[in-house]
Amino acid sequence: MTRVLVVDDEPQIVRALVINLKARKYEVDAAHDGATALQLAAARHPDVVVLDLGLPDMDGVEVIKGLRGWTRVPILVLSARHSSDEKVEALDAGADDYVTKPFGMDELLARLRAAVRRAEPVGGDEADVIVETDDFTVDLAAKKVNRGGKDVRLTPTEWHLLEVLVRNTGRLVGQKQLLQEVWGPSYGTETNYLRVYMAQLRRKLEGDPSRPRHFITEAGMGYRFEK
Amino acid sequence: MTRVLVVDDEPQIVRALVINLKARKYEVDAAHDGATALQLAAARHPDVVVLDLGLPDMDGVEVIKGLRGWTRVPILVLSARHSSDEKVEALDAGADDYVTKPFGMDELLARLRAAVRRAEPVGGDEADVIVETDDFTVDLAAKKVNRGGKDVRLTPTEWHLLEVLVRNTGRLVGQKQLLQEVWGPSYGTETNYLRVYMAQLRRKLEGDPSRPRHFITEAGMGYRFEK
DNA sequence: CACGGGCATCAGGGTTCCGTCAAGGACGGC
DNA sequence: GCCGTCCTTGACGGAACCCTGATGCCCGTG
Repeated sequence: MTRVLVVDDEPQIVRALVINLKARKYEVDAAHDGATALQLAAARHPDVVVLDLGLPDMDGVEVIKGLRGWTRVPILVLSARHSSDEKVEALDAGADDYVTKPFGMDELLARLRAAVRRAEPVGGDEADVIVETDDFTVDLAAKKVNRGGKDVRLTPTEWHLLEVLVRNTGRLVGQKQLLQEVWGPSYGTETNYLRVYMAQLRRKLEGDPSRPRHFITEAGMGYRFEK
Repeated sequence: MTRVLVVDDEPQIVRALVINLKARKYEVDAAHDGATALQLAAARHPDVVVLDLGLPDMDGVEVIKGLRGWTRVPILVLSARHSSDEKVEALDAGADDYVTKPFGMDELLARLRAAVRRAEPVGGDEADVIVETDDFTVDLAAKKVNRGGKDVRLTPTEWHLLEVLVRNTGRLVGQKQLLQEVWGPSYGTETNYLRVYMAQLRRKLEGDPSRPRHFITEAGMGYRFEK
């Protein structure tokens, strides 16, 4: 299911968007200011962001830059300003599209679909989404892990961490990068989180958790996932 | 250089676009009908297409579908029609953006930059830089060293030192430079560090550590890495 | 031939980093 | 409002890592 983050300080607009999006089977989060938006984006990793530029706490362009610091999620800007400069500034800051209020719901939804569509991974390669090891199988598309014929139950954070590691199979992922991708851009030094959750993953997935074969520690640098 | 394909049947619009784009160092091709557009797209592989929907020979949406059959090149639609249905149809056919005439050149160029930007390959660090020698292989992206089919474990300092040397393959790297890049700018005279860690690297990577072939000492000056 | 500078090697000790456990708190479902 | 799940945080023992000093070798110089 596609996850949308709606950011607007006008309740009636948020309501209209939420209703329309939910009716079309989108999963919707909403924020009414920039700080909440950045926080929610980090926590929920939406597939697309609909962002009103006129927010009470900060400039909308700052929100765009804050997002672009760590993610390429499509950003669809909503604004009452028609001025060309505003549009150029927002687009160059990293927005993907710019719609002026008042807008037609049909058009907005079509632009949303376009933004989501082109963010989809390139090939229709189903094969690449499944990663197998001797001990377990990870299905990135279905968000499932299977071990010995049974599905393994992972918490959201555990899954997220696993996902980042698996998407970088064989490559070393630095602890700072892991923290930022899983916990959000404001993290980077809380390495104890990594220790705790890496232990959980090993306990659930490794054949012998005390002698990990797949989740490998590189002391002082980060972790590495090996098939 | 970014290559743009402009498709429009109105000469003055094409001219305005071509002038503005060339002034900004884009490489520009132009077509005045759909058939030519499809042909040029196939022959020239543009990085982005600016497409007017009102063409003399075929429906603009057909051009979009024709392109989408084989390429994900960003398509920026230009149209005099303001109707919502038109926009939705074009976007759902595979267009990336929809601008209504008359349009501001600044805005169009900003949308063009946005379309090109998000089509860029993910992460500039994907370039798997691999350096091979007779004895071992270094993968700078994955931070991995392989020797005789087995991965070699390096400590952070060892890896850092190796990285600096490998990035300067064949060149002499001064001791001061090595110390500053690996240990920080306040170091420069602690050459004993270098001796210790160079010995570690040789022991782990050289075929005959006592007679190094790849990590070569230049007495009094520094070290050099040779393939 | 004696000497000294620069380098290689080795092993010890202090420090940082990691794995593990357990407790407390936030959140949502029933 | 209770209960279970999940996330956060702190503490501690042990392992990995980094620095340091000592020793011996090579080589050019006096």
